[in-house]
Amino acid sequence: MRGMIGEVEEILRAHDYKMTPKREHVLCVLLENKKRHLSAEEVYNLVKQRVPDVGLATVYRTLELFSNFDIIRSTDFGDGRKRYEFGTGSNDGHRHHHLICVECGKIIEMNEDLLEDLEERVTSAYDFTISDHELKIFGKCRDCMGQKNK
Amino acid sequence: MRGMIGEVEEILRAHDYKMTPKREHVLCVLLENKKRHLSAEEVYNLVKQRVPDVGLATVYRTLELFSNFDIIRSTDFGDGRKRYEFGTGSNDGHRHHHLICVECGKIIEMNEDLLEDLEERVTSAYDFTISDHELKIFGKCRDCMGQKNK
DNA sequence: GTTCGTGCAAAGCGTTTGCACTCTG
DNA sequence: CAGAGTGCAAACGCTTTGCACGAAC
Repeated sequence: MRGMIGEVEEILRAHDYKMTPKREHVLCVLLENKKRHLSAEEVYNLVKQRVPDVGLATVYRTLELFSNFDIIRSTDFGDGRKRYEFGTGSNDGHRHHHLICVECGKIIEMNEDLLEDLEERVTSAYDFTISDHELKIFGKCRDCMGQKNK
Repeated sequence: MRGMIGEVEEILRAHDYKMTPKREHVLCVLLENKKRHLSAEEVYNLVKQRVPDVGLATVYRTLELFSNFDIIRSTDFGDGRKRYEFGTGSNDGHRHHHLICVECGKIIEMNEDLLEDLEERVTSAYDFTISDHELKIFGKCRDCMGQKNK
């Protein structure tokens, strides 16, 4: 994980940005919460626990910065706010989908390359050069289905 | 298309809502622009051309109303505002996906049931009961690719 | 000593809501 | 005249921005 920070530092430096302590904290919070899909405010609160004098604007600016370099990716799961997570690398980062439970809001991650043949079809049928795709599946998770049946 | 209005009127009436003239105009605008994906404000402007005394709030309320009954569906294509289009019926309305050109913003519609076997896999692998899904594919359309190559 | 990063507060923007008016039945 | 529908303007929630201060090279 130290390595990850160095890696990001490289990317930033390559674009004339610095890895400041606050940016590092934002990164750490994201790294330590890989499983969750934090909103900007949630990131802010977690960073604030370690660095009380951080500002919300800085968090937004940092998230924006990381987004621009595909270090993280933002998605709106339907609650009107952006949520951030690591892009799992800029090459294969786009094959990454979510199951969203409409009952409890849980988000289950799903890595699935089944869309590859769909991609091929689309490319030829529509003359469309795909750079990324995003699949959200809505429904009910096991737990919430269980409750329904009791 | 007259039939469509009657149909919607039925749905509304069944839930104790009325098909007022303004709601009808909103519906008409949506019907006449099926191919486009209008934002609330765009709908508002188009309705205003016919009924100058309409309010933006009414448009929002109407769109919300139609959404609730799955008459229309809203999607965010990444520009931070909701865009509305007809759900093609409440049964099969969810098999409806989009190609979004990141260059010119064009949205190409794509009806594709290739995700069905993916659905089956997900259902069994994750114990997840799917009610809907949404697939957005980002890339460059033919026109924009052409420009790039010239 | 520039330049970049930052905190704070204000502004922005799409959307929602409170309230009073209006229209319909 | 009761109740739903509506216009207007204010409020809202998330995000962005302007500005002045502060840190780093």
